[in-house]
Amino acid sequence: MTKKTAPASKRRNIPDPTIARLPRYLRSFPEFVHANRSVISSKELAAASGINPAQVRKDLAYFGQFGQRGIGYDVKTLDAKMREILGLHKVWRIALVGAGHLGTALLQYGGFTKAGFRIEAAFDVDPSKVGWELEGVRIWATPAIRQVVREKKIEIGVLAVPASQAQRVADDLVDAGVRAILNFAPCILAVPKSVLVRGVDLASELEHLTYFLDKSREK
Amino acid sequence: MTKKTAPASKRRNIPDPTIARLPRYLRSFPEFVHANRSVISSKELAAASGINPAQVRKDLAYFGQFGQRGIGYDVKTLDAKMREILGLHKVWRIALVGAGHLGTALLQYGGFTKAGFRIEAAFDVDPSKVGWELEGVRIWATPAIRQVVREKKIEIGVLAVPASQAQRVADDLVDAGVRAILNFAPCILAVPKSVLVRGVDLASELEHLTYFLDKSREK
DNA sequence: TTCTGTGAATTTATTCACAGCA
DNA sequence: TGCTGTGAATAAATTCACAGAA
Repeated sequence: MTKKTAPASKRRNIPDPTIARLPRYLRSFPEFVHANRSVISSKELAAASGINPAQVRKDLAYFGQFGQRGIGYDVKTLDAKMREILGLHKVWRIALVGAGHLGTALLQYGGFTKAGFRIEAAFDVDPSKVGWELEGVRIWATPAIRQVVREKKIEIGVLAVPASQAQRVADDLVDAGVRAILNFAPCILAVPKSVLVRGVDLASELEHLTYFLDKSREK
Repeated sequence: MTKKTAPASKRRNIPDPTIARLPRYLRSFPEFVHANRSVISSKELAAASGINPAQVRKDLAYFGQFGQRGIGYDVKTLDAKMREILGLHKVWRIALVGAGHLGTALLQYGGFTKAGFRIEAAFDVDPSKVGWELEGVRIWATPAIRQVVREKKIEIGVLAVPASQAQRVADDLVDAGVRAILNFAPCILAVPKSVLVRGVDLASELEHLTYFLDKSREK
């Protein structure tokens, strides 16, 4: 039953696109479970996630030999392995800064709790929100970031504030010991190299679409 | 003053990563304008957007010769060119499906109107929301999608609904003639090849971060 | 000189194609 | 036979390095 895991020497330098695809695989498993498919082929997994089958096999093989030749991959095993690889075997403590509509949407978003994330505290500048709870999460005043993040040993900060405030908040989060930031503000954050940042820019995504829409009109 | 634009023959097959970087460049221009810098070098633009200078030059050169050797790039010209390339010279008509917190956040998000997007209609299943306006946008019942999208000649659909409803809504949008969809639901949509889809999955972004956080702990 | 634009070199990612195992 | 795992081939993206214009 126990499957080989790739040795540490081999596990290095996994391509970033591979990492980015793992969540996609993860998201397609429930569909197979629901259809009572306990074993699936790379072809099926590929079809379900819109990726080339060879790519799927290569991606998975970076982390070990999870499949059985001639048979396929055990969905449950694969699901567990993917979660482990993505670091989802532990619960990550998150601070949400900005309890506006976007922040509230993130608090409500079931995907987080399910996937092993716990929003430990929320912060907002609006005094009328401070002290209240939203989805069971206490809202603090923004200046409390340093203290609360430190006390609760929060590891990841999620920024749902206007761009004008983003850098200042990021500085506080970094100062309080956060190791990664997910930034929804449309700006580039300056942080120490040891802190990871991923930006999600909603307008950029639309602009990417309009590039192709406009281009296809030309033809 | 008029600069050469790359001939159509040369403009083909622009790498996708290049397209994805254009919005980043676009976002850094106001900073230069604010600092009264009318001309900038690829090095400065690179620093401001966290990209290699050679990459910046190559990206820009795909679309024509916008710079002046020995001098740099005129910020205003570059801004106008980037917008044109991304198709932002026209106003794109958008339908927002799902007027919950995420939907409301998108309606409030100033970046859209500023960048040349207009949300023409919003849709929600909640009868208590239907008929009202949110940020000046009328909310319709979900079954009205086909009619309203067609009438208003809406080109892009933004999905801010639960994953369980996403495919059904996408079908309606496609049926009503939408040419692109921005999907915030954590699922993969099946649409005709002629329709563009971009997915923004909030949990995936966090999972990407935790992969690296967990990995760095190992060392 | 400075800084762009761009071929060439390099690095990285994807896809092919098949050996090897169930 | 069917399907994985993987080296080899291919394709794509990035970076180098320098010719050429201001």
